[in-house]
Amino acid sequence: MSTALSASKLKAIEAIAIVFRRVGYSAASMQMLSESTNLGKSSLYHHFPDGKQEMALAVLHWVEDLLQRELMQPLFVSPEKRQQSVDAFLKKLLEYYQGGRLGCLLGVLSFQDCPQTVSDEVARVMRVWIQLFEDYLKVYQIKDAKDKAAHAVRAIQGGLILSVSTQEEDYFSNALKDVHAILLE
Amino acid sequence: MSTALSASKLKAIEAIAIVFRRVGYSAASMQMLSESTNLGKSSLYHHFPDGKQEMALAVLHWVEDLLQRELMQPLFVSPEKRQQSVDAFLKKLLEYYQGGRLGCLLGVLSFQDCPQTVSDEVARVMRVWIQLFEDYLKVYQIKDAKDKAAHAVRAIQGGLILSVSTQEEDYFSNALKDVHAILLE
DNA sequence: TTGATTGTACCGATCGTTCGGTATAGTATT
DNA sequence: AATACTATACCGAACGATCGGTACAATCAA
Repeated sequence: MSTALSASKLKAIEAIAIVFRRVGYSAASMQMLSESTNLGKSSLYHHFPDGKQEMALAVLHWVEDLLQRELMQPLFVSPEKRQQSVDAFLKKLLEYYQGGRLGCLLGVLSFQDCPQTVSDEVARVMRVWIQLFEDYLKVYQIKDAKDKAAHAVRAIQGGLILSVSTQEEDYFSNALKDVHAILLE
Repeated sequence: MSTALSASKLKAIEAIAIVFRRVGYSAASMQMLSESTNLGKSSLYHHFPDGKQEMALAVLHWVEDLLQRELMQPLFVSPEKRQQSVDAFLKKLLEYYQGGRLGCLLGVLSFQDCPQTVSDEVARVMRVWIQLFEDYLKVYQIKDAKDKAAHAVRAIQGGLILSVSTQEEDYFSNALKDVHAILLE
C-alpha cells in the first residue's frame, strides 16, 4: 500500500472530488480546483505533480477506499444485525449523493474523455464495487448474486442520472428502495 | 412546429450528436465538431449562429424527435402485436447504444456543466421519455406505471454507465432484460 | 538553516468565436 | 436576354480569453 495521506492533502482531495462530481473532468479547470481547495496553482502542482490527471487518480483512490471501508465493509459485520447495517448503508448513500443532487464520481467520469489511465481506474473501481456487492449477497447465499450485484449498482447510477438531470430527488430515493430489496432478499 | 431540417443540416446534427455522446459537452471542441461534420468552423456558425450551445439544443431536439417517433410510438400500435413491437423496441435500443459501447446523449449531458438552457432541455426530454413509458404501461393497465416507467429508464441509463465504464457489454444487455420484463408484465 | 509549502509572473497551446471574403444559385430589374 | 442584387453555403485566418503547466523567489515550520 502507498503512503498514508496527510490531513491537508485529504482535505484537498475531498474538495477536488466535489468539483469533479459537479462538472466532470474536462470542465474542471485548474482555476476551479484552486479555488475549491483554497490552494494556489503551484501548491496544487506541488501536491499533484502530474496535474489534473494525478488529481483524478488520487480522488479515485480515495473514493475506492471510502467505498471499501466506510460503505461496504460495515455490511459484512454480524449477520444478526443485517437489517440495521443495510439501513445504515442506505442512509450513507443518501448522504454521500446528497439525496440525488450530486452525481457519483465513477458515473460522472464514465462519460467523459479522460486520460486512459483515469478511465482504466474508473473501470477498475466500478468492478470492485460490483464485486463487493456480489460478495455480500453470497454471504447470504442469494441466487444470481452476480446479476443482482450489477443490478444494485445499476439502480444507483441510473437513479442518479434521473435525479441529477431532472432535479427530482424521488428518482434516486426510489432507486434506493430497489437496492434495499436486493440486499435484504 | 419549427421548420423542417434540410438533409445536410440533419447529417451535421447526427455527426455532432456522436461527438457529444462520446466526449460530453465541454470536451467537444469546435475542431472536433468541425472534423466530424466535414464542415469548416465558420460553416458551423452559419448553421448554428449561437455556437456550441445551439448545436447541443439542436441535437437534443433531434433526439427527442427520434425518441418519440422512431422508438416509442411504434410501441403503441396494435396490441395484438405487443410481443413483436417490444422485441423490435429492444433491438432498436441495442443498436442506437451500440450494444452499450456508446452512451445516451441525455445521460452524458446530465453530468456535465452545460449552459442552463441545455441542462433544462436535457431535463425536459428526460421527463418526456419517462412519461412516454408511463403512457405505454397505462395502456395495458399495469399498476404503478409511473414507478415502473422510471425504473425502465433508470435501468437503461444505469446499464449504460456500467457498460461504457467497464467496457463489458453484458451490463447493458442485462439491463435490457429488465426493461423487457417491465414492458411485458 | 534546511526543506516543505506557497504566491507571482509567465509560457505556449488551445479554446470558442468573429471577421472578411469567395462561390453558387436563384430573383428581380431593365 | 443581360445585368444587378440577394440569399445560402462555405472557408481560412485571426481575435481575446483561458487552458494546463513551469520557473523562481519568498515564506513558513522544523
